[in-house]
Amino acid sequence: MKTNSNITIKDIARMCNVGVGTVSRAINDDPGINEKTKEKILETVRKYRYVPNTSARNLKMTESNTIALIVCGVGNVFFTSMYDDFQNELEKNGYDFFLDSVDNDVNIPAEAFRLSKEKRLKAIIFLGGWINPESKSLLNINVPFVFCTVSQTIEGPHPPCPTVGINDITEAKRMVDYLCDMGHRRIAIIAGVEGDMAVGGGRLIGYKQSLTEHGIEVDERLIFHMKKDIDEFTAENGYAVTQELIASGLDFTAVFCISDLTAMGAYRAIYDAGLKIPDDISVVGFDGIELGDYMFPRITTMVQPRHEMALESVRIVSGLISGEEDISDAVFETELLTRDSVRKLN
Amino acid sequence: MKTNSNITIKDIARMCNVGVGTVSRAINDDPGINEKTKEKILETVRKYRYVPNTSARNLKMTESNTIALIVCGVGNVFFTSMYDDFQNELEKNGYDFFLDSVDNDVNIPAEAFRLSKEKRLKAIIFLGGWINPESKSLLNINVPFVFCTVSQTIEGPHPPCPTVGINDITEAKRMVDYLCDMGHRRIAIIAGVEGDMAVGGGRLIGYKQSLTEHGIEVDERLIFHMKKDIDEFTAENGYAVTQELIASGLDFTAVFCISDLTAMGAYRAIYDAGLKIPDDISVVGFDGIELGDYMFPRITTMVQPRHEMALESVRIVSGLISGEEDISDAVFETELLTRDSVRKLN
DNA sequence: TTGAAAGCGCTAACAC
DNA sequence: GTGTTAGCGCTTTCAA
Repeated sequence: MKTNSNITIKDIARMCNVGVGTVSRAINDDPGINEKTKEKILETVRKYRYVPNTSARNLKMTESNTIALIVCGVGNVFFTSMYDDFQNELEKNGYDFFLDSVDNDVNIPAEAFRLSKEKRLKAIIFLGGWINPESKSLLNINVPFVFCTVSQTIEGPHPPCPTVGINDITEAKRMVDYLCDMGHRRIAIIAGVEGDMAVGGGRLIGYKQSLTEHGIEVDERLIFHMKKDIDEFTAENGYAVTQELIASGLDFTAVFCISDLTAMGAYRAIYDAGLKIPDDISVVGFDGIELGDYMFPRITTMVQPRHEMALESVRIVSGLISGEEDISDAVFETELLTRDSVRKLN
Repeated sequence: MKTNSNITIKDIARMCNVGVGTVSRAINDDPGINEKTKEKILETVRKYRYVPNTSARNLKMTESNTIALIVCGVGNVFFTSMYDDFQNELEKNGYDFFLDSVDNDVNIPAEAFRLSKEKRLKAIIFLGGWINPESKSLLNINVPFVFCTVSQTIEGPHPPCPTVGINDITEAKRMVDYLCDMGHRRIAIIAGVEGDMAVGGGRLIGYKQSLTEHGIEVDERLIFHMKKDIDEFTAENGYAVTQELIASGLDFTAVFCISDLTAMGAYRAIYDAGLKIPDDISVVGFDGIELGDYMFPRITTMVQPRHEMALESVRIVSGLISGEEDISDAVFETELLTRDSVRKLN
């Protein structure tokens, strides 16, 4: 039997012979209320399955205790493992958690602004996507926020908020340093899409820097970009590009894939060509996702401290909320995880 | 320069010397409004970065055009690839799309009810999680809804809505049939957690049915359950359980993993034990995620037609919205994808 | 401890 | 075409 679904606080009040204010107090655990009255009201609430209207509540309330995680690319495996971290840490700090997924093509700052008003947010954590640090909408958001692993334009302007992430240039350089140390000199790279000035661009720079420092001339022909018509950073893209790399007939002994998923695609392409990893070609990835441990051979990679990055993001917004000034960016280091996909030359 | 972020429709009206109604018409593309006035208003709106308050709007509006996708387990790789399908198809049909992530432990029907009121939803599509089909809250939701790939209790009561999915029993049986056809008789299974009456339970039943039909006695010792202290259906869980399977010293030639991710974990355990796939042990997965194609050897699996399932879900809610009656469940068949992880015996 | 009433920002019905 | 106004359902003073 279908009960009427449009019960309001008024209905409950009428049924209990009390005022709406009393009902409000009851459902919100307000201290100044008679236990008896409260119990009676809550019983009616349960009986009629009354659920307060969030819009009305948000509209009226001057503030909430909610911190939103606005993520661009919800499906990204790199992010998914962080959701729990954010949620747990936020709730441990007494905040409510709200996950909001934005599309790549929407105006992220505008959406953030809208959401901050709608939900009376206490703060915002941005995860993923590219946000123009000079966006005027960003200035409009009047709650504290932080960028977590949000790629920024290389050496571009700083956003009006703290950031949490890694130095893509430095860390990519360390990865390539390792390859060089292992004796490789003909190192190809599967970089981001052409013109990428964010994550992909930074890692490409690091790649070049490392080679140069090791006295290896950068061979532009060994630089391959992901295809624009396939989702970036996917195994599928890595597969397609690596096939081209192999078909090029160029001489190389190692491939630096700028993400682990890309490396997984590279694995398949190399295997399909009848070659062996790491015997014929060494492959490294980046990010340190769990799945890399289940590949054959295990992918050598740079592990981003995702857990710590999530925690630090929460710490920063908490500080921001309590008025702390001078909060600086948190730049994390990645950890070189040498597994089995690199062969030592000579 | 920070503009005041609390501009309301009133402020815009005052600045433009018009009534709030006119502003409302302008920002909502109402037909009956002078183009000049509209332009002037929209300019002011842009200038002051005014964004309508969604709560107020939702509170007032009698209906929206939004269909929500309520997903339990946002990070589940099986679901992530469906988001785009839902979004595209929904928008193609003129609906607005809203993705809502719910935690495993929340009361999904109650959250759905709340959301339906808050956003004045047109309909709801549930994806993932376990929903008690007899939940009273479900009856409370007064907008059409559909269960997509939501596991239900085996042979339990039917939910008060159409469902879209596969028959776990039948399809799992087909998978095991294939193993039997390939000459395997000692087949182990990595099933869901103990007592799973949903997806895992159904697939386990299919496994037993197949064996029985092939005149193979079910050896309970070969039935392994995923560990409760590790996330279900993950590679990590598959790894741990398969290690136990191998350590058991039992004789078996094939393993049926009830998900591809589980199979990836099994791969690693088998490899670690110095065994080869499929030479020593054959492994099959289930679901048909892309990543299975990047493993060595490629995982033989049953592919769920996720794309079609998403489309059908949208078709069903559309029908429900336009008052169609007699909409029956959509039961899809999976496709056996024979890749390279099974060896033919004899 | 409680009820009455104001009003959050917006849309829609009604008047002009 | 446009302004005015009545609520949408709720929280929160302010009195009682």
